[in-house]
Amino acid sequence: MNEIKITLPDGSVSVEQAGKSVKEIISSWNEEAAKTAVAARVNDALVDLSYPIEKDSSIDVIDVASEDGLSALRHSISHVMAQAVQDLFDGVKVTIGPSIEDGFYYDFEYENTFTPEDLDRIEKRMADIVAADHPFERREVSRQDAVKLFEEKGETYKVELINDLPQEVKTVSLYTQGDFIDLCRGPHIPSTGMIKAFKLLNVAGAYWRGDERNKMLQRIYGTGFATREELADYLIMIEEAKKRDHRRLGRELDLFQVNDELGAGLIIFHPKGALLRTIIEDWERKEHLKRGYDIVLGPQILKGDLWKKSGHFDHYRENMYFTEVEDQLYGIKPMNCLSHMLIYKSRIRSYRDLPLRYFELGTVHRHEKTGVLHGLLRVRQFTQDDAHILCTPEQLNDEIRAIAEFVDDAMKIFGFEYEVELSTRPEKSIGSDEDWNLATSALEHALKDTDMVYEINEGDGAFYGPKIDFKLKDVLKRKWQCATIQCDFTLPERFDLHYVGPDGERHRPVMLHRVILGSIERFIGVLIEQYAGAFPVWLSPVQAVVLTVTDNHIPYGEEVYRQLMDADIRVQRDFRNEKLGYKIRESQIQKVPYMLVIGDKEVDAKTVAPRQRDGQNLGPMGVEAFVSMVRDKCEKFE
RNA sequence: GCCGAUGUAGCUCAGCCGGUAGAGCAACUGAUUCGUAAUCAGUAGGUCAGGAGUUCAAAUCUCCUCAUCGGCUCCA
Repeated sequence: MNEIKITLPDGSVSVEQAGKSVKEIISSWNEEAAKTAVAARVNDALVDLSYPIEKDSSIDVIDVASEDGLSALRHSISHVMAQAVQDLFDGVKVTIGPSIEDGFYYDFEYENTFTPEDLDRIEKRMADIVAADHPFERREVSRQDAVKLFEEKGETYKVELINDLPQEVKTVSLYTQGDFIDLCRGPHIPSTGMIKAFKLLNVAGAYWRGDERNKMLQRIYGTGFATREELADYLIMIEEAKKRDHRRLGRELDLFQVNDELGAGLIIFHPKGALLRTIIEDWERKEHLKRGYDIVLGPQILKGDLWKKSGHFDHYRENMYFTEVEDQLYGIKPMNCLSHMLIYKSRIRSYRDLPLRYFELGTVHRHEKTGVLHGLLRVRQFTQDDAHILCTPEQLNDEIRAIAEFVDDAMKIFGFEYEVELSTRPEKSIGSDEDWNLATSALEHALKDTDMVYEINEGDGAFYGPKIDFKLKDVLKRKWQCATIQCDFTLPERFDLHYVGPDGERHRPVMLHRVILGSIERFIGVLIEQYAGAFPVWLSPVQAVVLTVTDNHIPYGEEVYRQLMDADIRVQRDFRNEKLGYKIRESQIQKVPYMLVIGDKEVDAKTVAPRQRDGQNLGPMGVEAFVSMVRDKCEKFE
């Protein structure tokens, strides 16, 4: 027998006999670590614990609590689920079943549909499989043998997967637990008995390989954790997240509605929602003027020919609404850029005029497929905080960096974390390769210059240019695109824009499309969830409520209310003949930051007694003191 | 758009195998005048999403449409 050197996780080196399994080696090194190990990393490759080591190697333990460990566990649970489904239902074909961020899924082809009751049955069968403690056994076979095996089983999707592997792949790995065999890269946990906590969550449709031209499969989502406690916590977290759902809070806080009668994907803002939106828009206007933007306004419908000129008619038509005015085709704008182009073109521009930054809170309409509509987050009419910057190629980098800083400032003020993606040329696009390369590298350089961490999103750019996307996460961890910066060489070309350079010659400006918050509707949706409806004082549509203890206190309550109104505090009054506790409860549920209780003490001392939304009492203070406290918070965006 | 589920009072939900609707909260009215998360009593409120069909009879069964929810695809 050969002896080999194994570098253990703590850096020590152990001499072992070749052919020992990872599990044996870990066990002899640290019994405790072996208990919660689900897989291992040998020379940076993920392997099963049963993996035999034949040569000098270094080993890392993948604990079930680690990210890789948890995903191996969840992936193993998905195999168990597939086994249970095949046991229970005839004619099911398995496809793929990976672990995902919060759990796992498995896609099946099955002539009938899975019901919630079926999920219960599947869970029970899974529990049996777990109890049987089947080991996950790996074996390598030639791809020909694998194809033969899955053909015999009628697993046509697996056959397709193997056939689509690159030519150089000669063997594939199979995992077996009990009588269930699956094509799988692994690694898996040692045996089904290690599964302690799992739950199936829901059934959904999903296209085979994510392509809408393919067959619709049935996807069962589930989750799993190392312990029952963690699973219970997760399920509680899901319930809590539902309470923050902006659609629910939008109704409870009386911010907005969507109405069947009026139309899908169209938002009606109620007084408080409209006020919140106005506060945000006022902030936007101020902030843009401060940063050298000009506020402009364009019309809602523009002639069809203009959309043809811009390329929207050819590349964006299916998302647009059209109307006819006296036999002329008009397009309802899905973007704001065209008016801005025409403003630029309204006179001759010198290089001294650039950059020009046109800002518009522009309301656009886009035809979205019915299935994608979602509260405020995905709608058919929305208002963008849109701007188009026209500049020289030399100014591009500075402009992009300034926008990135603008986004960062805004996100800090509103309290969001975000991720950055650079999206490159899509299949359906216009413009030359040269321009695309120029534009893409301009964006990339600016990102590098600002030290932003970003990912590349291949083929996800707009049809006219590449873009930088900033994505916010909502409470359910769904990512929503808000800010975006798009670099465009094409539209200035199509509209034949130019400026006179220092050389007296005509040159072509470059255009940046950009939004900071993106869609105001979507941003408000994410904002509601972020704060669970308890907006910071500066954003709260109602900042304070004046509450009287009895009717005797109404005259002074009225006086306080008046003073606060005059001081531009967003205040309401509740002078109803109800007990104080009742009125406090209502304002509390409405998440009003301050409740000003007016009783005998306040009337006598000419004070107010603010109670904060968190239950804390600030004690008596003069109205002026309260006003300056609120103003101070607003100035600091608190 | 696709797959599945759902649609009953303002909200949350009950209503079995078909016999023309019910609760709690909210609302309204009255009484109560009260100090930091729910005072008591009474009243009113529904073409059961819309349309068609089956039936003596439909919230309930069938079909179509619309909308919502969970996903997929797409996207600010």
